[in-house]
Amino acid sequence: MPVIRLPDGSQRVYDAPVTVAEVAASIGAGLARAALAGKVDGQLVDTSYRIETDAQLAIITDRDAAGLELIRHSTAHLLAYAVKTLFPDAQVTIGPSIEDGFYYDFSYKRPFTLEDMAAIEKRMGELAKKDIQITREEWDRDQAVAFFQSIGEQYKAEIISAIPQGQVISLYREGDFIDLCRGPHVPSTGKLKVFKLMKLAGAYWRGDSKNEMLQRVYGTAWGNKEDLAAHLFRLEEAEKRDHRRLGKQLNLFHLQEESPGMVFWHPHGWVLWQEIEQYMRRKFVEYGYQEVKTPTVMDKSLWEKSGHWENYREQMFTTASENRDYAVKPMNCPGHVQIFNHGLHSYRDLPLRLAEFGSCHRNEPSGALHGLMRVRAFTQDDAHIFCTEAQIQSEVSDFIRMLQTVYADFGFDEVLVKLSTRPEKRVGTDETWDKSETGLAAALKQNGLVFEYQPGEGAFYGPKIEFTLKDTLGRLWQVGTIQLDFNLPVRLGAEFVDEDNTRKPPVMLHRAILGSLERFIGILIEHYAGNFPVWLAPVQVVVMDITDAQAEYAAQIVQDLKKQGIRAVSDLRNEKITYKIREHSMQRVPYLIIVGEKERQEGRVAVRKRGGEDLGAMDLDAFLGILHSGS
RNA sequence: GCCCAUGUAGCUCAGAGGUAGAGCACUCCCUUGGUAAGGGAGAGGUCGACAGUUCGAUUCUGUCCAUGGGCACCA
Repeated sequence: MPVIRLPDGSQRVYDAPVTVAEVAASIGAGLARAALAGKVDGQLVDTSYRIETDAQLAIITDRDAAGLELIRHSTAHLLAYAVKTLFPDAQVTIGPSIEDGFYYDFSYKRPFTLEDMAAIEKRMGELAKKDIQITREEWDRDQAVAFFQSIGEQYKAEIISAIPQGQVISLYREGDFIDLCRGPHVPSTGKLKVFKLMKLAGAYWRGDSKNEMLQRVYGTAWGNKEDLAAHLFRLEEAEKRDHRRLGKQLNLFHLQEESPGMVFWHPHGWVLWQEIEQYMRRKFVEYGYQEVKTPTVMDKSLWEKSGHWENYREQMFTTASENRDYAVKPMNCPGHVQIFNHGLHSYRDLPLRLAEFGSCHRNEPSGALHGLMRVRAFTQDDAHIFCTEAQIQSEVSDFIRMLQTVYADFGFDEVLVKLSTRPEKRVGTDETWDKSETGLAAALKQNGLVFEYQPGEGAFYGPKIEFTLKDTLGRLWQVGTIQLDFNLPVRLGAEFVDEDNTRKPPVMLHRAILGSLERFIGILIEHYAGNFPVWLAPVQVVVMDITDAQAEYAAQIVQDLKKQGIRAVSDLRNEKITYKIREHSMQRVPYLIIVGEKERQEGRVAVRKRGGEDLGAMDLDAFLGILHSGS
């Protein structure tokens, strides 16, 4: 006599065990149709699941996040089903749901083509229309292994073999397709109505580059057509603000074949860069850093000492001269230690904060390069703080304050924080690790930051905090970091004289706020969709005349604005005003000034704000007031 | 690095085994026009690079390079 409690608090009594589907049907025909799964005492189950005892039950439909995920997961299976009907000798592997969709990895004798993909999608539609029942079966592990081996599904057999012997495993059957799966799944293929295959890609079996490369088919799936359309629209919008596209349109930078992964900054892009760099330079001063500059090329032996040669030799650019081997610096820290080592330091000198807009080169694998986001030559807002263990917490705390003001000034209001703690393989004593991990956590709490622990994810030389920004599209970008290092100062012989007159290695904090400036600018371009705030805009004001009669006046306005430090240019071309406005609007210039005969005679300017808002005519001082108010 | 796709004018893109095309941008001329494209003319290309097949290759084949989407990697 199970008593079923529903989410609205109501109870239903059944005189025999019931399935989730039966409960849904007893509530209403509409719900029975919509039911995709059930949540029984917090656990997701198929609609065929039989409830034997009193339980809390929620019927899952496509309106629940869990329901949507279920649809995606089941659509992945539908994909595999379709592939098996079209290509019987393709082998299936795994097919999970992912954000916005799903994928399935196959092994097949030849690559799938775009035509294959279209055929697969069509077949999926046909199979969905047939509304084929999806049923769950429980098998003995060994029998399942034998079964999958017998039908030539080596990968499935391998997956099941990894499950402990004796354990019952579940298989899902739809038509003559049967697949290993934990489930749950939607009750029939007819529940899968809105999906679209998106792309073909390669993916290593079990994510290991030593293994065979499988063929991954990506798809998206939704509860209704509107949601799919909205998703596709979002993808288009994201594409419109792609930094590579905007970089071209706004003439900010370019990349070319001869120097893959290295950026040619154009004048407008370089203005953006300089504004950011100068801003960070002011922050460095404000927070007690001293700026330095270290060589790009240093003897290989230094990199051997630091340990980089051993670990990253393949990804370092090298050069040679007169029988000496050099490496192009992939990081700034060894250089900063050289500066620290130059002269003997007292504990009174600590903390010593050395900052550098360090230009680094890393020979990234060709397949990793991606616009400004992953490059081979980049510049970091890098700094290293040499301090004592006792100073860690306050240094980290100061750093966090600095970082928060920077992110806010760049228009990011959401920052996610993760604290990575000691890994298995590490240097330093447990006592030191205890101290540094609690120091980092305390500094985070001190600044009111909520954070997540990532146990075991710290570097071998020390724990670290990672800061991730969320942009206007909700995408996440890990940018800032602060890492404790007990290793490098020892390796490179850094020491200070402590109060008790003994020599000790300092603790080194590696920290960056923006990370790679190239990448950060890429993020900014996408975050703002090219509509930079006035302080960053490469051109802040364009002054245009209506006819030649105002050319001199317009030129004078530009001169006056430039004197005030405003990045202003004139557009005196013999074109209609609408034409000029359109062109500069597309260049996302924050303010357009239009001067006609009326403005010239009154000594005023007509101001049009980015977006089309007409601010009317005013005198130049009033306009400067608007500019400086920072809007 | 691996898989797949792509590479044609400054940009966005058509095109076909027989010496290459559009729109925008550019130059010149006309137009002096009040808040997102006025009109006309002109110039512009070793069709990513190198081999091969062919009477003939930008087109077909191969190799390489780069880019894009993934995977792996990211001190």
